Amino acid sequence: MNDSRPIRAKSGTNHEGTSAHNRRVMIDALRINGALSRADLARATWLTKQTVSNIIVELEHDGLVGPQEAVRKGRGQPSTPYGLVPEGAFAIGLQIDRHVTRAVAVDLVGSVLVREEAGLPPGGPSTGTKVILDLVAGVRSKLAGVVRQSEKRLVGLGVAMPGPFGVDGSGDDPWMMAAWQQFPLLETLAAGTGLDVGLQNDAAAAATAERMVGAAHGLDHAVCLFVGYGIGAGLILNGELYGGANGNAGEIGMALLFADGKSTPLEHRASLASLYQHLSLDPADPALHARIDDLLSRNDRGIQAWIEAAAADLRWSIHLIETVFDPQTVILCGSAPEALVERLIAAIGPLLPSIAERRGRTLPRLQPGMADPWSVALGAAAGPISRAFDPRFAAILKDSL
Amino acid sequence: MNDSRPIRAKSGTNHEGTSAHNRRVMIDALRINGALSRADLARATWLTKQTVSNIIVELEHDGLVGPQEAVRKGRGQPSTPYGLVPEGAFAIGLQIDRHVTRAVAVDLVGSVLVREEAGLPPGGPSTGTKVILDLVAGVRSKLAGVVRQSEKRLVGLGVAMPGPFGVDGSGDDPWMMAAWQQFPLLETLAAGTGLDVGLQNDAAAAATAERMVGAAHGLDHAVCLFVGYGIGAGLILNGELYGGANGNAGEIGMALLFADGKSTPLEHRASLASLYQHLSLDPADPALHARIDDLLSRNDRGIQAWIEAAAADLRWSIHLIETVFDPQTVILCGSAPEALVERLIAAIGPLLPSIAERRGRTLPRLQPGMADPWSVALGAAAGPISRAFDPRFAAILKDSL
DNA sequence: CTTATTAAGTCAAATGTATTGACTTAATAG
DNA sequence: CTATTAAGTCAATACATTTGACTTAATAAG
Repeated sequence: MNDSRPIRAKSGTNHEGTSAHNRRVMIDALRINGALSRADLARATWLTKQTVSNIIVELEHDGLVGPQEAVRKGRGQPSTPYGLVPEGAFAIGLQIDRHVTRAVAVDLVGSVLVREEAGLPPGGPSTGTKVILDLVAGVRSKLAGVVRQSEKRLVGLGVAMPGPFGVDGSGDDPWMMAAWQQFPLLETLAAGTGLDVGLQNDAAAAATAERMVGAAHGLDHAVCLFVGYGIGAGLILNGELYGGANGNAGEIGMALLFADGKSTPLEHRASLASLYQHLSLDPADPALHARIDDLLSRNDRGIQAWIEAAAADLRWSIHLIETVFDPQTVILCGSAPEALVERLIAAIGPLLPSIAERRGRTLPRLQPGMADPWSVALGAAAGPISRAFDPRFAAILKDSL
Repeated sequence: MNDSRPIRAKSGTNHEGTSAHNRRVMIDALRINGALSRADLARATWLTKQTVSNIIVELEHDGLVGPQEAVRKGRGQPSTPYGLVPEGAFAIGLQIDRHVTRAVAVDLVGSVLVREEAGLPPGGPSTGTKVILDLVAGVRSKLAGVVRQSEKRLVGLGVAMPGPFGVDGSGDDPWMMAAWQQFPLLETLAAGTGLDVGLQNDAAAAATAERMVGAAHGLDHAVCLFVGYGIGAGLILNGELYGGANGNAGEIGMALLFADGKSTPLEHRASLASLYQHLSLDPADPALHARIDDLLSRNDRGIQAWIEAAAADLRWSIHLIETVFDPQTVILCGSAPEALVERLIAAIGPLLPSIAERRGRTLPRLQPGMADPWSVALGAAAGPISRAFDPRFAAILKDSL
């Protein structure tokens, strides 16, 4: 008689969900358009003037938005634009990479206020956890020194590290990131910091950053192709980061290419790891970026050869991304020297034909994104901000508390 | 002073949006789990018993759900399960293919009640429009003969045809589907039928069908690889069909493969069109499927060779889909003879390694889906049903009326 | 300079949904 | 036979948006 297979259903919603959504819509509108009057917000969101006024009062009370000077524009009472208050919220972003870990503190509009990095000793979580917790604590206290009350307005800690997560036999990475995969990182960090902790792979983090302050700002369908030690794609679909069933969507580094009868993961051909190997560079060298910049400026043959080979693979990856996702634009970014990304983009063009070729395009098919060692940490921090303030289906539902 | 670049913002929501969502959640829960008591619904949806009762009263009044016999299960008052009423809603689905057009009428639970097909004369829309409108009218009147009041409960007309839509230079298809692309089909059909009309490519339609009554039932992350005259992928992401920025997401037929230094669209190698060409079959032959079944049963060498070549490309496509989307499962379906799909699946296995290999998998990585000439028309009809009754973010918003 | 017009924004009452807590109904366990 | 458990209802309440009238403050027109 115990017929208890669990019942699967989506969550319902109620007034609080409605209100939460409308607040997020306001914040989103101000983020995309800059400061807006309440009348403009009402028109844009389909809500009534009264509702908008009520919500703005609340948001102002919460310190998230503030009025600017009244604007006269033609007849009628001047409007009072409201804009986001950068100090309205903060988040900590943490990047855990192979040899280094970086932490940043960002505010509501995505400005980086504090940044710190530390070398990550080999040995995995056993030795690394303390380094990381100290780094986060350091950034936090520095932030508290820069702005008062920052602790109260801290919405969470976002972590970015190379994926994929939870996959069998991902131990073929010679580096010991595998050890981190086993380790209960989120729980440890949550316990050690008292913050809400979220996890993304680094391509997803890069995409989150591009959406908040970069080339994907205001876009609902964009793919960030991220060239780092590995390679991955961060997916913005329907205005939200898409993670797939297990958070591993976009992990294209493991995609197998077939050429000359052999199969190779994309990662082995188009990633900084492959560049380092190609040029016999030491990934742990602190002057790595300077060294690469030097090679680029000297038009070194070795790096040029790598760029051309990688560009061919990237050209095809972009073609596939366009074909599969039909995005508004593709953004090429990376934790690589900016000059390298520029050279890659130059070498990639012209793009392969695809469904992205359509009349009335306004955005370029391929755009450069951030190429900055700190962009992943920024994206990691953007995660909690986005989760707390961007309109999302899940935020309406009762089971999101 | 005219600073009027348009303001971009997402729509807000209100009580009606809440209510609409909760109704959809109920219907969805009953679709996935079968009949449920109001108490079960309340627990599963996080709503209160009272709210669920109120909504069920409304849905029953609207003829969408109905009570079943009370069930005693242990102590306490017996529960009254409510289930979907199949006759609660209907939709017409229309498939426009190269040589043929098919129309079906389906009910709320996805049962096909009426089906009719007609040959599509060459000449494109100028001659085809009348054939199509007659076919739809025929199905509609047959439906009215089978169930009373069907017209009142008709939620729309869903159209499926080969994509992609609105792309430059899609005229390299020798067949004249291009002419259909230019034609204002939706407007013509809306005017000619008085129904709401929606459009999908045929892979998306197949995915919609699989989600309503097939292998993707109850799944929120699934990809349907659809082998038809062309090849495409229908994407179920976050429980909704994903169309991309322009409705062309998943149009992988145009994906270029590189082998032997040449590039070929996937469609030229793994699609029925390629099979027909390989075997010199006439795509317009009405006995095509029987002929293929015959070749299969005779283990014909030519078809065997095609199967092995196509399977290699499909194996790699599935690998790529798993890598990029991280779905719960991949479904292989098609408007091909069922035996052919079975043989393809057999020839595809074993799958390439990918991030889909993880501990705790419950679903197979690859599953067979519908292989039925009518599945696209069914999916076309499932479109309006899904749009009307499935929980979706857009359905909450004010700008969805 | 005066008046009409336009637009932003507020006020107070009304509306629509979900929630709350007490209550009723109806079964089984002991 | 009684206690217990669970489904479901009733009536009042809470919460967020909406409505329509009103106020404020500017420019345009005569």
